[in-house]
Amino acid sequence: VSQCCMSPEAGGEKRIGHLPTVVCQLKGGTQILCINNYDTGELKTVPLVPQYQDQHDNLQSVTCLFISCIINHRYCDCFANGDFCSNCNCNNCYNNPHHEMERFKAIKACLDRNPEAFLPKIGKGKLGDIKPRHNKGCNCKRSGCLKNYCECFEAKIMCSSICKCVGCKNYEESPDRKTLMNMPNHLEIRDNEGNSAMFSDRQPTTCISWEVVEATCACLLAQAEEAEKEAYSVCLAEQMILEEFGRCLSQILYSEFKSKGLKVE
DNA sequence: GAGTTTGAAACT
DNA sequence: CAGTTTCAAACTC
Ligand SMILES: [Zn+2]
Ligand SMILES: [Zn+2]
Ligand SMILES: [Zn+2]
Ligand SMILES: [Zn+2]
Repeated sequence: VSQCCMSPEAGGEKRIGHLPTVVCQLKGGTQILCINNYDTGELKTVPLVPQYQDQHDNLQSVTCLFISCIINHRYCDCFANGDFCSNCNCNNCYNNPHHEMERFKAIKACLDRNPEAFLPKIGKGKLGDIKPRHNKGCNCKRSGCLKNYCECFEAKIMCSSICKCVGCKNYEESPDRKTLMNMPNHLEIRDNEGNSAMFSDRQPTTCISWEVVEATCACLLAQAEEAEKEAYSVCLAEQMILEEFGRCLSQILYSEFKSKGLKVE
């Protein structure tokens, strides 16, 4: 659920200072862009219609139409992803089929600034084999690229030569990264939609090896296939899979405790 | 939940 | 192109 565009639900009214960039309609009908600073009462106009810049009184007496969801590529995730807003908390949103014209203009403006604005930022690795890279690279200064503030880290990929980050710790051999990941010999699985998961192949905190994970998944799948073959109900299938998981877990714990010399009841 | 930190994108 | 501003999300307590 997007919390963009300073909706009241997102705390917009509580935020001191600036309302988003708004379209204001002058009494004559002309539309201009302005930035409304509720702290100072200042209205800063964007030079769409420069001759109205000094007419603050005039501006304050007219209604402002919020178009923040489409005014800026990044400020609304839905817009940035090329989607319409839906189920957002956005305020007077124009990022929907009812405002085709304004939306199209905004998309064009974004593309004029950056022709790749709506392309995916991560180059897709075909069949999961090619290492994905951030197309623009990050510019992190303070996070060491080891927090989700970093787009590379967030995408679970290493920083590359095109990144301009300072103090980067998000590279393959980075000790800090390995510590954070807690996975000296981690395995990363990436599905065809780019989602990825990591599995440790050694003991530090995780005691379940990749082979065991794989075997467990195979067992669960076998149950699912069995249920499908016998045309059992979804409910029964779920029960079978869960019970199998229980048996697997029990066995995993048993062998794990046993290997560590602990007693098992 | 409130307050702080962060860096992309916008802006100058 | 570099410095600054703005913003929503990530993060911290
Ligand atoms: Zn919206
Ligand atoms: Zn980074
Ligand atoms: Zn990076
Ligand atoms: Zn980096």
